[in-house]
Amino acid sequence: MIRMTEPSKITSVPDHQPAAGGIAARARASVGPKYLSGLNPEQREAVETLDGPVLVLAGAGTGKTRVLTTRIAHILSQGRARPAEILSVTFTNKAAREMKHRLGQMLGHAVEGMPWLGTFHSIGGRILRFHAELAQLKSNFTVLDVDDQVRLLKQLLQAENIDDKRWPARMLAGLIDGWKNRGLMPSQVPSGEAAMFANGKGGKLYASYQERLKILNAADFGDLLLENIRIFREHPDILRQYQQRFKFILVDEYQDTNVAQYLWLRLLSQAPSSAKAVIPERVDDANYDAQLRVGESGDESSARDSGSAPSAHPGMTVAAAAPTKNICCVGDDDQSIYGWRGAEVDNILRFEHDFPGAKVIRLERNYRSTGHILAAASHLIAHNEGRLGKTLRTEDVEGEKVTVTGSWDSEEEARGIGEEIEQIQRQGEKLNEIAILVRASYQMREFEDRFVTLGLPYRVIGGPRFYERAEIRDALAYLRVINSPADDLAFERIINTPKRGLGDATVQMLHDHARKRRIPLFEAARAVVETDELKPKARGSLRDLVAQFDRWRTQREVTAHTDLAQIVLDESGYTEMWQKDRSADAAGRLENLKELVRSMEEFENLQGFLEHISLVMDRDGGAEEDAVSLMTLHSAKGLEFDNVFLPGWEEGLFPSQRTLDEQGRAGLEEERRLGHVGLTRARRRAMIYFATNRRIHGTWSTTIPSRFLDELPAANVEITESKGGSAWGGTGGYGASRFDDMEAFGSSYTTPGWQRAQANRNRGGGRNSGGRSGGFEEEAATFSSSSSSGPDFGSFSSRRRGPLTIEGELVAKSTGTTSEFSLEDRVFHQKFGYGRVTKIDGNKLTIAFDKAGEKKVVDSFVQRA
DNA sequence: GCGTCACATGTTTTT
DNA sequence: CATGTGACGC
Repeated sequence: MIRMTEPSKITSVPDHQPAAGGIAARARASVGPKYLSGLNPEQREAVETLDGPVLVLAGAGTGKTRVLTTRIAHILSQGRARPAEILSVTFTNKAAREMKHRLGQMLGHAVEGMPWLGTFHSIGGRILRFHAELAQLKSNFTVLDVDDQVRLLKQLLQAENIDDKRWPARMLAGLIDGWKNRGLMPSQVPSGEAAMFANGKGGKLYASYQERLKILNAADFGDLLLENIRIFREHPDILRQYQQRFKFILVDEYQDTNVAQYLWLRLLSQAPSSAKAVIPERVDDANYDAQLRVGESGDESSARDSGSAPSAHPGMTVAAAAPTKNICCVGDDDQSIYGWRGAEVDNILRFEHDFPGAKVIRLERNYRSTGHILAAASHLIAHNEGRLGKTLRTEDVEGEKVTVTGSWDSEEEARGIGEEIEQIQRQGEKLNEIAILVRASYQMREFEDRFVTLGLPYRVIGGPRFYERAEIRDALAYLRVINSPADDLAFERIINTPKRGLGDATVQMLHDHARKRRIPLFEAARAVVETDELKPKARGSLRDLVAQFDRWRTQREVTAHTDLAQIVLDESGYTEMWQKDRSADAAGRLENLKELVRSMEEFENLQGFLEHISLVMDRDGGAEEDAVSLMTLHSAKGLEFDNVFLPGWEEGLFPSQRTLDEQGRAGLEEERRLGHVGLTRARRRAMIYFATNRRIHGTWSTTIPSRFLDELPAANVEITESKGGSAWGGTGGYGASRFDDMEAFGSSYTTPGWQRAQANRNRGGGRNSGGRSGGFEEEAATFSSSSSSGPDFGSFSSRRRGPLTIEGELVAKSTGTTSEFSLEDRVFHQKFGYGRVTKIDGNKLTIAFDKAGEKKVVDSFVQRA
């Protein structure tokens, strides 16, 4: 039982905050439980408005998480619901953890019982495990990762005799993912779309993929929600059970929800009493316009909401008497940056329409940034059309203006930022309070190189998630095969890792066998080694493997799961494989494997570990060494720093040409939101950079300043000279175009001007048509992606990792002493691998790396090899 | 089955 | 430029 015993105490609200809602509100605001003190009136209203739908539009830095957690505390302390009756969803594990943590602090003890606080996927997965049989699964189903998905799809493509060169499995995976994001089961995919892939086979492939998943007792990420929706629709009694259970629903980052998540929420948020449950049945095409046909089967009675829908949603119908429960969504339409991943900004724009009678509360009081920064961010975002509209305010000082610095090329940009950082550091500030936010991860390289040379500690945030790493997936695959011998995908993954002489031919053979006898791959292997169908070498090696797994399974009964994992990794030769590997990141991989084994301790047994790991595993914070943070704008969402560097504000890069080409105006707006997110990360200083020349794929091209620069308010921005030395005239004069005078940069190009942005408002308008000089035309060509021939699946083409950005937790303590290294020493560097010392200058070494070439490095970055 | 070479292919990435 | 993928030859 959670009860706030703290006697209400009078707490004064900071007096600059006008009490919204008059005297009554003020009276309420000044008394109340302790946890309410310190909230501003809007926050307080968001916390205390418990009944009915509430949308909290929480701008950047306005205390969103605080509102969410306080609201939960309030619900509990008011006795309105028990912990298990509150459904609280976030997008990331990190956010969920953060909420749990803050809630614990607020309530003064750990929150043992908030079983329904988690990510959409973990909660969806949990529900699905309860009712697995209704989705033709067993409750111990495995959750597939992307690799597994692709491998499976490849097999299906092969079976269908489809050229997987022309129609890559990854593309299909992307399509299916997209459909699932939109809540579409195979039968609901608009025929046009289904036909686009592989000459009409797309829909069929999706269907057979789903079938295969059931046979494999597996679900992909999308299924975790989609199958929930299906179950809820087909079994109203079950839905009702959950509706009854969840007295309150809270949603974080609502602007990032996709259609499936939206449907899931809608279903759960209806009051259980409503006899005629409103069941959204299907969402079809119309990319941005989710259509909900409601009513019981066949009942077309669509009580069209007569209200004025914010955005036209043809066919969007909501049953008149669809009482909605206490759902509170928190989000910020101006921070919606995952549209390309299926997020529907419309969900938040449409909230009042979807949840009639909704109360909308705006949090516009920013507690993070200074005046100039906030003004710059606000003006920038004001250029967007599709927004609900908020104006961030601050009580803080004006602070320093946002700076815009031009440099000759990206190298100079990195140099300039490096110097600036050292300057900041000399002023006694922590490197932890400095971040560099880039649009694309390839931009990081230049900074890494520079920082390594300077001996400036940095860390890369983001990058491959822990459980996405090959070594982790391999290790998990071993454990999966032990846990469920029928996990063909896992078995296939590790059958020849490390190399055992079991290649494609063997695997193909096993597949044939398995299919013929309708047995799992592993069992097929067991059977095949008894025959002489394989060559002796392969046969022996496969026999050993089967025997090993049998042994491990026996050991499992008597061994702690962590020990078992260690044994498996050692005996399989997997650890050894990496030990023998001389590449730069092998050591890190071994470290990750250790970390994996360690993390297993938190789970009761192997089964439990495997069920949760794919949903819960993510990078843990790591050491809190004082270091500069380097990350993409996307991964910066939710973070804040005193000093924020924003390099690369150039047309083509930011806004990204590709987004513009593919998403048109919507894409441009999303890019702008990205800029807004970037600026609002800064507490005290925001520094924007652009370079005139940038190396794109090995080749240099000239670039022009981003149109977003022209959209910044002159009054809050200061143009500075690059530390690198370049300067150009007209610094102070803001004209129609402040970046006109680019001659000093050697560019013949004259400024874009944001009129061009307007001129290109239409779809596909990314193409900059207004090139006024030859120079520009050229780069436009360079930037525009070599658009794939064939149908435009571009937005689904995800894959590939960023450039190698090993998380570089680099410790540099430049000692004044002479180096402990001598010429010709063989050394190892975390990032560059092995190399040989060719020159020594104090503690600065020049090293010829085997792979990375010659680099200057501070000696503390390397160790003797 | 495995290693090597030539080639194409380059955003963003919560689960 | 640099990394990952596919085709070939051993």
